[in-house]
Amino acid sequence: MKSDDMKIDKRHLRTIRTREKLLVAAREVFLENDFQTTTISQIIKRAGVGYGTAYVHFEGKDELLIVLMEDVMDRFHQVAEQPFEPGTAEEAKKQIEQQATAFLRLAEQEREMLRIVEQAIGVSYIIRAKWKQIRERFIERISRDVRYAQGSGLARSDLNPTLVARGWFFANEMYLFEVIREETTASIEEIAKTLTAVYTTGLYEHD
Amino acid sequence: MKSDDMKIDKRHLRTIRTREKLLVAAREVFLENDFQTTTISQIIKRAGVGYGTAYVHFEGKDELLIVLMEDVMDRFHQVAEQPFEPGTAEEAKKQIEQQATAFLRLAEQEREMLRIVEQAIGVSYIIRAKWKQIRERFIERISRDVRYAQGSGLARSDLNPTLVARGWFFANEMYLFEVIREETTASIEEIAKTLTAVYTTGLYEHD
DNA sequence: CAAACAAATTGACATTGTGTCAATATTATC
DNA sequence: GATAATATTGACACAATGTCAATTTGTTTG
Repeated sequence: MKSDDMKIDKRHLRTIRTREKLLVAAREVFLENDFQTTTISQIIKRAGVGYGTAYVHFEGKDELLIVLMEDVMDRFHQVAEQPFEPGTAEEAKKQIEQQATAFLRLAEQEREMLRIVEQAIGVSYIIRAKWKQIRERFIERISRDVRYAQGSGLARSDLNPTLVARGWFFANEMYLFEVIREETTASIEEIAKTLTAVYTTGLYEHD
Repeated sequence: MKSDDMKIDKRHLRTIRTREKLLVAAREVFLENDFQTTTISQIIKRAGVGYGTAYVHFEGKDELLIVLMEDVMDRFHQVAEQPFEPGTAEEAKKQIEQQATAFLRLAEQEREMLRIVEQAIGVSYIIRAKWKQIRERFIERISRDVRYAQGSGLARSDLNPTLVARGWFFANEMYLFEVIREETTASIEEIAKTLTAVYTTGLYEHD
């Protein structure tokens, strides 16, 4: 029994090690360069394995990155699933701003990996699809929140919740990429505050 | 004099013709396929010219598309430059909704070309930069409008106009791409109406 | 108008990267 | 220790790019 497992493990171990070596190398090479300019040759060289080996373990560059993305994805999903049950409009506003901040902060923390992901989104169909998953999960979640706020009389009911949710998420997403590219001058707090203010109470004065 | 010009023209004419043949062919091939899968070989074959010729006239696929983009770009710039001088918040709202509608309608009209452009944005640095130009022009324009509305007391003054403008444009831009991909279920009118409503007066009730 | 010149066109070539697969090396089983 | 199963490998075929010396086409000049 024990020796049986050991033997199976020994063989699997090599596989796992090789896979791991490839992932470590891939992360390094991706981060040192771009997604586009990174080649399989660079990765296998760094990993110290043969060329064909990469294709035994992964379908190509794309899949390598997808596996590397997984941790980051999980963290995004966590942010998406934060509870939202405000009693008043003020509370809602506060919670929304907090979530926007958390979203942008995550971008800041995972900047390096997300820089690569953004590049890959442009090039790789499969990674674009993966990102879309995250997006749709957020949007679905936000739609629920909008419906909740409408149901409890906090939010106006004349607007399609899904359309509202998409618009709100899109603004946040684009700022996310600006944060990743370090293109933004304002602080995350100010961005979140501004977006939330417009989203919840609008830009124009009302009496 | 006349014959002089004629002779110069005759030589130039060949160049112009070749260039034109390449552009026509490129448009066709791009539209029949994707940006990524389109190759120079396909284009020159369609244009009926030699391989090297393409590189004499254009630096590569990217530049070919940039030239093809120009018309569409111009139309976007036109939309961006529509006047905005509302007297009341109601008027402002109306004008903003109109511009959002015009923006999305343009996407619908130029869908085919913009589909290629979107793909190219992901792959090509230079085309990404070109798109960024359009974006910044819009954002700058919107920032001015926000400042105007703030100055005339129509809009709240406690928010950074540029941050607001970016957020607003981002939401519109993402919907633009959804329209291009024909991924949206709602009509352009409803999208514009919803985005504008949230942007101008906010999602939450106020007394 | 024909020789010399200038400009535009061409396709073969070197280069770079991908993905596949038959051969080889390693590990497990009998 | 022989055999079978599995993992690894790098050489190869293929696809696309961008370059450049040679060729073709058009212009000028004596």
